[in-house]
Amino acid sequence: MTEAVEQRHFIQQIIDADIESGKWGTPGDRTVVTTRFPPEPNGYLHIGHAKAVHISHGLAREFGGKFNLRFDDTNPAKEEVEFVDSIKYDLEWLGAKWDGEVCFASDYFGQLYDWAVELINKDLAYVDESTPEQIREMRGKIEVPGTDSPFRNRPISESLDLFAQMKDGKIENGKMVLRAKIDMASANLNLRDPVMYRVVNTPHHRTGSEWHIYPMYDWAHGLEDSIEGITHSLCSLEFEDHRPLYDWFISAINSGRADSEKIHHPQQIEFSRLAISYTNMSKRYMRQLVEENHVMGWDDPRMITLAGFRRRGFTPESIHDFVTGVGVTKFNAMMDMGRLEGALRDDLNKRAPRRMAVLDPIKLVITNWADGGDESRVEMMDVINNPEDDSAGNRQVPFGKELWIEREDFMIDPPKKFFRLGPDREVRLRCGYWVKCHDFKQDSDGNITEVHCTYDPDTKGGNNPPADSEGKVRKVKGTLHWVYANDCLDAEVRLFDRLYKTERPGKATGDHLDDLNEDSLEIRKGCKVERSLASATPDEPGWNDGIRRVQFERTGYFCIDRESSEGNLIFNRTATLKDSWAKRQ
RNA sequence: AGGGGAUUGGUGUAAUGGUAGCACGAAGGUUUCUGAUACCUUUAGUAAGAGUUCAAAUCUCUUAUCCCCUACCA
Repeated sequence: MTEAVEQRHFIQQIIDADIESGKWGTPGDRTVVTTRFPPEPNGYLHIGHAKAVHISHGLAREFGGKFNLRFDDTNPAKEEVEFVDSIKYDLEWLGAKWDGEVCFASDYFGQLYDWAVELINKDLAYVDESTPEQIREMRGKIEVPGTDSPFRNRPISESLDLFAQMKDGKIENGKMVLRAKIDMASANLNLRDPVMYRVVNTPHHRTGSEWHIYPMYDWAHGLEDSIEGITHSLCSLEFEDHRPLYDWFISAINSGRADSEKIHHPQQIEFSRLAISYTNMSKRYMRQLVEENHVMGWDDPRMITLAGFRRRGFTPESIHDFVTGVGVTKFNAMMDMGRLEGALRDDLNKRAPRRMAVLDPIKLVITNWADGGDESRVEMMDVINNPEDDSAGNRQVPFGKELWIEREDFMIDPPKKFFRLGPDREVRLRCGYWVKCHDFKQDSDGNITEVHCTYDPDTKGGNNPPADSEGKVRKVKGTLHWVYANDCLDAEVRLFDRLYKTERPGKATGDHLDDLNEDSLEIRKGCKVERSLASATPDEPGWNDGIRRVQFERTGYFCIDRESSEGNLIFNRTATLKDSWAKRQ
């Protein structure tokens, strides 16, 4: 017997070592671990953010530490309160509740300004009056060193004065910036005197017109982490080159200070972003899809925003399971979209109540219905709500002479291995009766309009008929779903395919629109669904987010769209069921 | 004068000098009132080359391939 050893990913191993050594406090104290999720409020969260949230939030919970939500609102030109609200909502939906109050980078603007002044006084920062073009020019190229700005060695007092003028709104946008004095010849471009502050004379969504200068990401981020006492500042791989700067700024503030005056120095750790085949996480791409009306909006069920997944019917649990499965590494992995659907099916298979709905209806007429009694009679069938969950119980569903069945469940000349209905074939109607086809009708185009069957009264409830005199029991291979035609509801059903046709949208031509799948949305009207779908019934689970999810037997998982109403039912197909018959075709 | 990362079955991920394991997928089968679910079986891997070592996915070197970096965005 080998003992199961818990597998720790590389960040957990770093933290384990920190706890043991007492790097952040007393050795063994796990509660010091503090992480954060720092979105900029300039758009909606997507599935890639869910991975980042899951890692940082999960670590804080695992160690019994703290998890902050901090809005990195350092650029008023791009940010809006609308996004603050949607991000908070998405985070709670995911189940990642932050500790304490929501934090904002803008709350630290005063502290950041003071520290910037301190750096100027230490001759570690200067005001540069070069134009953006000149600054770019002097930064050099990847393989050639940059050159010093003519303002680099101006007197400290001059920088101090100019920086105060920038702050006071006396300077136009683009006229001057505050830069850190590091090394214009560094092989790391980030260290070639990075800009710390720029002038932005645009009102901020929280601080209004109080500020006219705004800190750049590199200057602000580590300091925000420091102020909040973040121990492990987790971010994605493209910030590896920024880590030296992250550390430089904090060290610059701490230089010359007594130990007791030094500010907290968090550790930045990078991990790989989530990539999923047939999608693109680019915010720019998503914005274009919305603005050019390629989709219905940020919450279009085909979008990979969390709002989109939610409207599509995905559960937060399934997203959690998916991002858990992707792991935490520094390898740029490409996840298969099928993994997400798999996680969804695993979750919904256990929880979603079953219902019957016919997406492409044709009529089935039971011609011998009168033989069992009154031809117009309606029999109530006892139908199981969820075979995976006994506590879900049963429901009564009407059954009568005329039913709707799925068009693809009938073939005039079926191939071998087709288990469904055809001339002289017998099938089970789920939880109904067995029926045998003896005739059908077609319109002038050859389309099937009606299927005529006889039923076997001995098979009520879908049960096998009694054995014959020789003890043999008749069997059927196929079981069809159905809806009673005289007592059902019409519904609109929206079927979704992937938004892009290629595994890496935009990769081939540079324009993701070239890879757009024009047939990603199929709207079906006139679908027939059982009446119990009109409004929530007692057997339905109480979904935390209030979205009703069901499985339509044999066709997939569906949820009720937010545009749906009792008089105009709209269902979104979240995912199909696995279909080994379709795959065989 | 370029710098920083990465590479283990089809995919994702473990093994931290000592048995290459797990999950998903795929293929086949069993069960089944959902061609679903569940269950069983099979499948296939250390990028290449050299070195160190009793022993290398793991350490060293070389090569290849992929990703990131030249906003007053984050």
